[in-house]
Amino acid sequence: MHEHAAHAGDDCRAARPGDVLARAERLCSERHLQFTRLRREVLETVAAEGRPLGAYDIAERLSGAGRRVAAVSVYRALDFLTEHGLVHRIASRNAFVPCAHEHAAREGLVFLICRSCGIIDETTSPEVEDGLERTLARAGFRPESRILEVEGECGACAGQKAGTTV
Amino acid sequence: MHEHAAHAGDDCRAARPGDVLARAERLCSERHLQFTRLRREVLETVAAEGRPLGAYDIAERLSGAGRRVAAVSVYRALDFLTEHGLVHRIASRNAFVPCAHEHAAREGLVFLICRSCGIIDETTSPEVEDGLERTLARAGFRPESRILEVEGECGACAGQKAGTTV
DNA sequence: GTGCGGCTGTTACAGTGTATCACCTCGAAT
DNA sequence: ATTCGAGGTGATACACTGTAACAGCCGCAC
Repeated sequence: MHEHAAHAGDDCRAARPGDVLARAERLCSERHLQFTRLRREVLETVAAEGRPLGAYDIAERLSGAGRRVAAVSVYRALDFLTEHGLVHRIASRNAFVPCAHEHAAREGLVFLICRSCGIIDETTSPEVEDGLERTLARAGFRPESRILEVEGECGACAGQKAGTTV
Repeated sequence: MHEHAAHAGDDCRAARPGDVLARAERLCSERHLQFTRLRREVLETVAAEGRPLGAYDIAERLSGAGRRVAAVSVYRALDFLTEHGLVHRIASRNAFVPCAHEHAAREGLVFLICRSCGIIDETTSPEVEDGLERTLARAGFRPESRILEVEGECGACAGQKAGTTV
C-alpha cells in the first residue's frame, strides 16, 4: 500500500527524510559504496523538500556561508543516488525526488505529479506492469527501462477544492 | 494494428512522410489553422528523418544557403505541431518524432525507444490504459496528461543480432 | 487606408547537463 | 613509511535546451 496525497501532514512521504537516509546508509555499507558527505547532503536536501528539486536548486541550498557547491558536483552525487535507487529523476520536470519505496532496483514505478501542489507521489501498479508487458511482447520489444509519469490533480487538492466550494 | 520494428524497410513508420503531411493539410484546413511554410518544413524535416530530432538539429537542417532558421522559430512551429498532435515530444530524449497515428488528440500513447537503432515506435495499449486508470482511481488522482516511454531493444535489432550469431 | 491579429526574425538570456583537468584522500602494495 | 592507484570533489569552460521580449511582416476585416 502506498500513501498518497497527504501533502502537508506528517504522513506525507516526503516528510520522512529519515527513512531514505537510513536506507542509504544500510545500502551503501552493504554494497561497499561510499556514502560521502556530499552525497549525504544532496540526499538530505532532496528528502527534506516536499517538492521535486532541480540540480541547481540543490547546489544553491548547499552553497552559502563560505562554501560553494557547483552544479556539476550535485549532478555527480545525483548520478550516484539515482543509480542506486535512492532518488528518482522526473524527466518531465528535470527534477529529482527521493525514493519513497524500498525497491531500490528499477521495478516499474508510476509518478503522480500534481499540478496544484507540485507534490510528486510514487507508486507501483502490477496491473499496468502486466498490460505493458503483454503490449511489449506483442510488439517484439525487449524493455530495459521505462518512465511513466502522470500529471493531474492529486486527491488532497481535489478534496480541498471541493471543500471550499461546498 | 500498428507496424513495429521495420527500421530500414519502406514499411517503416518514419519512412512515410506523406502520410503525416497530408494529414496535417487536412487537419489545418478543417480547423482553419495556418499550415505555414515554416510549420510545413519543420514537419517535413521531422517526418523525413527516421530518428528523433532535436529542435536545434531541425534548425540546422532548415538553415543553410542564405537562410537562417533560429531555434526559437523551430520551437514555435513544434509547439503548434505538438498541440495539434502532428508531432510528439520524447521527454527522455528532448527530441521530436512525427505522429504515426491518426489519433491527433492525446489518447494514451506508448513510445518504444530502441537503444540500438534509435528508432522510436509509437503504439497504444488499452490494457495499459485500463490498468493505469484503475491505479489512478485507487490513488484518488485525476490525470490530465501522461508520458510513457520505454527504452530497450526493438524486434528488428534483436532479430538482426540473432541472425549474425547463428 | 487603418487597425488588428497571427506568424516570423532577431537578440538576449535562463536553465540543464557534460567534458576536462587538477587536487585530495584513503587504502593497498611494497 | 613511501609509493601508487582509484575514486571523489572543485573548478572552469562549454554544449545543449528552452523562453522572454521586441520588432517587422502579411493578410484580413472594417
